[in-house]
Amino acid sequence: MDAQYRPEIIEPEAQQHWEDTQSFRATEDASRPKYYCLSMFPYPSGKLHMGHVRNYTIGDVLARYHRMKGYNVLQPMGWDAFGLPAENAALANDVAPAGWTYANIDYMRGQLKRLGLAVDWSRELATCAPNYYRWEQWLFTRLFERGLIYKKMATVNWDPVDRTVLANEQVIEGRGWRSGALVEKRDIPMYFFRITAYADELLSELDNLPGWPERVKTMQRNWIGKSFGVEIHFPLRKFSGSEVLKVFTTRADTLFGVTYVAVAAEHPLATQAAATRPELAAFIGACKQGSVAEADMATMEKKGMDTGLVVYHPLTNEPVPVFVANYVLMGYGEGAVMAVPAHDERDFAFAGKYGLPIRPVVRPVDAEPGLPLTAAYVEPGILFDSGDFSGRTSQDAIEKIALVLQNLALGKKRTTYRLRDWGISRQRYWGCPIPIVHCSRCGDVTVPEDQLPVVLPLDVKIDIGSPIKKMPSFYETTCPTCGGPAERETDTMDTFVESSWYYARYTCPDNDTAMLDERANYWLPVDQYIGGIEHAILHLLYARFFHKLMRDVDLPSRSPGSPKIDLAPTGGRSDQKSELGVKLSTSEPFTHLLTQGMVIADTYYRDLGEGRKQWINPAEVEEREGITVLKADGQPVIVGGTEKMSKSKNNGVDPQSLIDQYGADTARLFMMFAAPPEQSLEWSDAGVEGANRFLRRLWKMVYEHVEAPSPSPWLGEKELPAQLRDFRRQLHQAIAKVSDDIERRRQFNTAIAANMELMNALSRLEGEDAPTRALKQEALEAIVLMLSPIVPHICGSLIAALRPGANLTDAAWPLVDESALLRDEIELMLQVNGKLRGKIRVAVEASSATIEQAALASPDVQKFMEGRPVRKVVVVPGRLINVVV
RNA sequence: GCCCGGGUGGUGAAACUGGUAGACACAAGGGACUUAAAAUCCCUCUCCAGCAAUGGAAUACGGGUUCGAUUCCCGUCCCGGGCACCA
Repeated sequence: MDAQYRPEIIEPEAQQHWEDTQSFRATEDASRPKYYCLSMFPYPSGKLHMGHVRNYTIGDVLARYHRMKGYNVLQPMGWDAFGLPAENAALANDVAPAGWTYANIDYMRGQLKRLGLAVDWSRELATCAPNYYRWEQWLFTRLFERGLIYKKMATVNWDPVDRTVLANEQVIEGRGWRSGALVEKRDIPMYFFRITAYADELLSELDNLPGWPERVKTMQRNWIGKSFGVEIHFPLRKFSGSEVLKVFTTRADTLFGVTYVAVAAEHPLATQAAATRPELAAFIGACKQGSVAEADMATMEKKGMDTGLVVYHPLTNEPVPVFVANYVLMGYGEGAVMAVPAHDERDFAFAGKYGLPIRPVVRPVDAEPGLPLTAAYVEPGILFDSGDFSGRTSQDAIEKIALVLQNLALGKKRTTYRLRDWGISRQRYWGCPIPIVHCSRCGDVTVPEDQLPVVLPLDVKIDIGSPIKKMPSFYETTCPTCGGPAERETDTMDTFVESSWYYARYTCPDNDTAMLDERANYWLPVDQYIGGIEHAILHLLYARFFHKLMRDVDLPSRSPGSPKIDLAPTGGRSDQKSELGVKLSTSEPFTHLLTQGMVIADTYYRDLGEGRKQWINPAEVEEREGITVLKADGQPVIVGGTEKMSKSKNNGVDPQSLIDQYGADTARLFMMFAAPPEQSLEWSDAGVEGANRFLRRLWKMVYEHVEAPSPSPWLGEKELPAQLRDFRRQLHQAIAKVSDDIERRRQFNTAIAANMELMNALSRLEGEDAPTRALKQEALEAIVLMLSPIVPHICGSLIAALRPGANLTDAAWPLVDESALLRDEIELMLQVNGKLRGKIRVAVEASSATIEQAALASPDVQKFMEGRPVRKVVVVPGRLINVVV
């Protein structure tokens, strides 16, 4: 054994060994429990950043731990390879998106391998490859035919100068990021996944996911936003229900407090009124300025204008003015809301601004309404000034009002969802082409299966706008139905579509005749999914939706003449079924979810004017005399917030130099030790030295142990002396703790700390006699095995030194010896009035009464009782005694 | 603005189910070894008072529940994530 810890030698050797022996190749095996461990695949942005190191180390620790526990482990890796940054890079550097993407994949694959992940690389996939997105297009055609995809108009950000659609991210302070032009809203046709058809199931099945963090389930519940309310119709003419304005409200009890209704700028009533009133038309035009992002809509100044139109209250027939308001969204609900300033904060503010009446109709259950209202009273309560409904509770009134409205045919109870259908059309190039042909005679026709995939042309010149929209060789085609001239759809799909089913494709990435085969139902669901908390809603909801689609929609491939593939491990069964593909047999994709906290770093930028910023990497700045400056020119930079490491803010820290200098094990150890996985982590490389020092110490300890002359082996014939018994108890307590930390608590920092403590105790153990050596051997083996999921390279070398001939890849996790945990005395804390005053040692089996007596007799307690009588004694078994005086 | 988290020494953090606040590290200071340096090893290290024994205070801030609160409840401030076209 080498006396020195040399990661630069042992790490490449270990990685080469894993590759040569295909150590992490996963095959279906019915005889062992399976464990599918998946980390969210990376976008190939160019280089790994610290968030990746954190994510993939967590996944690798769990995968390796379960392998040691005897599971058949699958841990795959791939690339979320379509997306906007490739187009941005193409514009900036004049390279084709495909070339840029594949070059990044090659570089980052090397970096991932250098991290030493126990990944089955034979299953690697990239979503931009036709053999992947082909099946996405294929599923699209099936869903389209079944009505689960449909087309409708939707609002996008439009840059009037660049004449292009902008992502929300590309709109900065209301202006296009490149042109600086004021952004407008524009309606265009788009394809939508009917995710709302699954809203109820997506909501209710959250209750069947005990392995998900509560906060993620809460976020998804709120996002789906199921609410029970009443649809209310306001007649456009007095005493006539033939033409109505529909609104939806969860607060029908406040109906008598309505003092106006507000409609969206695009609402037909607004359009109608604007025809004769130029100032209103101008206002509606102004409403169309700005981005479509909800955060922008919600924070902008609430503005409105009277249309001059009135509708009539469905119960009182009083006229109610109709306003156009910029905060009402056409795409949500009916595009109109009833406004009750007395009982809604937003309406209260709006009414104050435009001098609209405020009419309170609900008071607190146990108080008079504090009139006049100084703020909206938004809680439920008791109705007043509400006709026949006065005196009823809010809950009761909602029911009765709904019933009366229903009898008048002016309303009905309705359940609504905040969740909207998922618009997936993108007016971009670098994405999966939507497999639709537009025919002037047949309408929208899906591309037949034998013509799939619709391949995205790669040899393109990128400037502003999608090149395939200007490429007749791509879009000119014939109609699959009538054979006449037709045009291909040139929009591509949202990249969230690819990431919604990749986890399933990993189970059978080599199948070129079907989207999925039996192997999917062997491996799925994913047992452990690991990824950033930023994906808590969108990605995870879409993936859950897709899993249900793949469960419900028939997936067989009927390509004539497609070659049969043999899935049976024994090679015996190659009937027709194996060629057909399978439906998924489960309803949820991810059994356990670990949401990693973000790795965040400071951001720095320089203002380029018109809202444009040049983001500067933290590595390029330094502090000089208290001012943050760019190293290159010494001029100051602006310090932005601390945000998640991202390409767009250029605040990612490249782990490569860390790995080059200290090795992958140090990087992995340091990352796991810095904070628990779910907590966000502000990046700082202070402490890397300490992690490296620990590994050197571990190496040295094993080296000194195995190189020491060995006395005759101890066979455990005598009882250990007390000191060794104490140490052995500590050892087995540590094994129990580390197992629990990794398996249940998912807290690796404390698992590492427990091993550090154990090593500190071990280094204090003197002597080279047979029992001491045997115990040292036992402890070192346990420590090396317990650390091996975190630092696999060094532990591979160390276990081979400790157990000649042993190999880490088939080593088992150490077992707790329960008999070593027994002890006969414990220490209890003594409190007087809740303050710590001393401690006593008592026998393990001592009764509460004995303990109480011992505590009261203790001088530490006596001193602080100051002669006062005992009011109460609280004995917490195994912990403490609190004397209350 | 709305939804979801978080806030503990100089720093990263620990305290798992309401029961010893600061484990384990980093940094810093002191010492040993060395011709010297690096490496390594040992010691100190929340704040205040005190020579010390010890006492008091302290888990963002203000309140509450409890014998006992970092932990539960209410309010405030600050930081992070998401808000449907970044991924």
